[in-house]
Amino acid sequence: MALFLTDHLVIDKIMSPKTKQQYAEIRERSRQNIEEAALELFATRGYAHTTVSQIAAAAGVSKGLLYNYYESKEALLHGIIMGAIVESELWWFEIMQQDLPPAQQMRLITEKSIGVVKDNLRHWKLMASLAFQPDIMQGLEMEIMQRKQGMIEALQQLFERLGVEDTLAEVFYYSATLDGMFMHYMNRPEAYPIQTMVEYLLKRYNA
Amino acid sequence: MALFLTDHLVIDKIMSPKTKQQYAEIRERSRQNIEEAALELFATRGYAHTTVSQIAAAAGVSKGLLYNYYESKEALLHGIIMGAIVESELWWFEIMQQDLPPAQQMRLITEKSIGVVKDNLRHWKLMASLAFQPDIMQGLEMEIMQRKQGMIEALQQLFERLGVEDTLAEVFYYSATLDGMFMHYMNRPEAYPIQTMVEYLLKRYNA
Amino acid sequence: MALFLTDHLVIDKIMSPKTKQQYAEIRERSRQNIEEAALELFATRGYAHTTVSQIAAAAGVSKGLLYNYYESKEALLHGIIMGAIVESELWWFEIMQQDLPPAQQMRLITEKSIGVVKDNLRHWKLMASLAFQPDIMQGLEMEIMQRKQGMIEALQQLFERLGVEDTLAEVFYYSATLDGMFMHYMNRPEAYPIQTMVEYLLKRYNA
Amino acid sequence: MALFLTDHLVIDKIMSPKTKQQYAEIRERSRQNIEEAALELFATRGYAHTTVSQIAAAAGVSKGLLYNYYESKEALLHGIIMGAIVESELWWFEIMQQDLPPAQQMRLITEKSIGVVKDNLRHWKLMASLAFQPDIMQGLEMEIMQRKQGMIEALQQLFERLGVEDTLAEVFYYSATLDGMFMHYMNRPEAYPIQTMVEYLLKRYNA
DNA sequence: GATGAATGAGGATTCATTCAT
DNA sequence: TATGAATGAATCCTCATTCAT
Repeated sequence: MALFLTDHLVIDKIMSPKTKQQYAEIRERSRQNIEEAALELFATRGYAHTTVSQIAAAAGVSKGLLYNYYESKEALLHGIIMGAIVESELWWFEIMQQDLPPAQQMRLITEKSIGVVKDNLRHWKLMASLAFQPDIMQGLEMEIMQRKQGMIEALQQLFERLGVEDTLAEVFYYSATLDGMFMHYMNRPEAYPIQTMVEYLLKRYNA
Repeated sequence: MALFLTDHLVIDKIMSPKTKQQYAEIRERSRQNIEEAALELFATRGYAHTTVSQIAAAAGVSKGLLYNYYESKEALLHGIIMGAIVESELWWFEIMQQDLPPAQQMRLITEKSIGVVKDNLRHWKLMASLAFQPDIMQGLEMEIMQRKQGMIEALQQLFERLGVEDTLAEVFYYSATLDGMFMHYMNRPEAYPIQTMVEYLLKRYNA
Repeated sequence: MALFLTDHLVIDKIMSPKTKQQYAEIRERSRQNIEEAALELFATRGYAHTTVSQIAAAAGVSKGLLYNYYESKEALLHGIIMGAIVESELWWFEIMQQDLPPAQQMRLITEKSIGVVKDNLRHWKLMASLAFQPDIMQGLEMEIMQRKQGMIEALQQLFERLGVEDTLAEVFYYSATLDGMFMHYMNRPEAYPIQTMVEYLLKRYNA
Repeated sequence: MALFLTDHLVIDKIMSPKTKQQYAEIRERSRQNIEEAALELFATRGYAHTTVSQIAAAAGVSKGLLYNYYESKEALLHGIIMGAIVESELWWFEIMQQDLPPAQQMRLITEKSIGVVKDNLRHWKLMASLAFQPDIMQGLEMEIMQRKQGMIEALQQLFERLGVEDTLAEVFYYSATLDGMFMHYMNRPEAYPIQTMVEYLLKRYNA
């Protein structure tokens, strides 16, 4: 009888059973691993050319586990994309909500944008490639558009403070130019004078 | 004398069912069909999601014939891409080589660019999506870069005539802005005020 | 103490559906199935005329599984060939390393060779057919030649003990004759007097 | 009217119409071309890996013409094989029917065999590879066996004259040994001491 | 006799996903 | 939670053969 009393201890020792929180941490870490591995692979080989097996191997988990966390390869991609967007919004709105002179804010938000792209080049290359693949973006468009709307409005307010007349048109111009620069920079990061280009853009706003 | 007019018929009948030229024409027509069908499908469904069977069916030919003309699905894509690039260069350089006041030339080349994108929206959406898929562009990068070089130099000369100081930087700025506008326009053609945007850009050059 | 005997069960249940060893066994069994089915089919229909689907069906597995184990149809063939060679070497060298009078050893190794061919006729027919298909043997030639070298040397030692002068030439003669007999025997097993033929050959060595 | 009278002359000039004999010569030459090209390709790449297109290209004719001459790829192969066999029989029986001392005849026929294999190595490699591919040889086996029968009988008579007791067994032994030597020689022509080997064999008959 | 465009059935291979344990 | 063997539909590609001219 006595032996059975210690069962749970033995199991403890073997399984090292986790508290709820520990499990949550494990989950979180596994998801991180998987998303990072997937991002790396998607960015370098392309989404279509990356297999789930490769992702699982790179993340150090089994294929089965991957499907515990994500419904499908596409769901994993969507997770990565939305994660990137949410993360971007965090710092973006944080800057936009600071109480600063408009020109300074303009410079700040623009330079921060560049810094982020520079620091996560593969990341953003992937985002760019996906933006033009409608088959893949299906189902995300609505949410992305809504989130963009918030950024547009915030930018409009900034342009208003800068004395711009047609603030919406200016948002269009500003973001087209910035995105165009990013595109070119991402294509040849070692050769593109992104810093100079940004100065060209900021001069428009005396920032 | 008149007899000789029918020589080729006689030869046809005896030597060969069709002359070389006839064969060449047949080939050319088939290639046209295939490339057009493929372009349409690639642009709407994406390259990865388009099957060779679909292309063949859409072109009204057999799968086998497609492989008579193109080594692989990827070779077909490359054919389409290079075809589009070559075609673009035709009108682009044609305008650039005209003898016009620089501001007018600036406006002409810019508006023509927009017109072309507008008129071949699917086409250019595809090109944009591919530009960011390194796995697909492999093998074309060299040739594309070389062709770009020619355009850069021509643009530099135009900016020189416009009195711009750093002509290379201006080429970078101009093309980033234009490409950014195209990107946004292609994403939401019905909503993007491409015409206004271009005026914003041209104002920079008093064009 | 006794509790620890069940440790692996606990671990099984929690950590993993099957132990590494169980997986290894499953893999081994599947590979066996596949190789046997493939050998049978290759031998009867020929390599080129056997489809991967047929092999999978005959082995009772899916096509996909086959490609989990072998990179390609050709890799499967190579696996079978090398397996056969390795297996042959086992008994061959086992006999050659016995401490026996040379004439008796000669008889033993020769008769065993015949026995093996007789017992695995299809097997060896396939090997014979492949030996002359350079396109198929590519990549195996080096390894096979190296293995042959070991057999040649062992045979030379045996001929030395038999008092043969030019041992290398004798190896060539002996193996040519034996192989020739096998060829003919395999072509018409029911009609070829393989036993008599071997006696003819052995008489040469008074074995 | 008069014009039509010269039609045939014009046509003459253009078509250079051929006499029956000329046509036959053209046919013969084309067939030669095709068979030679096919033999070369079959021998180096293997039958299965050689395409009809490759053969046609190598022979300098169109695929269509090839099918004018041969019903199928397999029929072409059969044509080559039977051609080789018939040609072999020519010289073989020619020697065997000479009125010579048996030992000399033995040497003659054996050395000629070697010479032929040496001079048409690719040719005979192909024959060897095919001999073990039952799927390919189907339909030829009967004819080949019949022809072999004639050779066996001729050899038996020679062995009889040489004083051999069991002439049939000797035929088996002789041909197995010779074929085995050929096999090995064909595998490594540069390394195999075929001449020495033949002397070993001929010594058996004091030839 | 001669051509080569066109066909399409057939085959190798890939890979997202499932599931028993 | 975790594993990886197993599946099979999907897809690219090949190539012997036909046929209109």
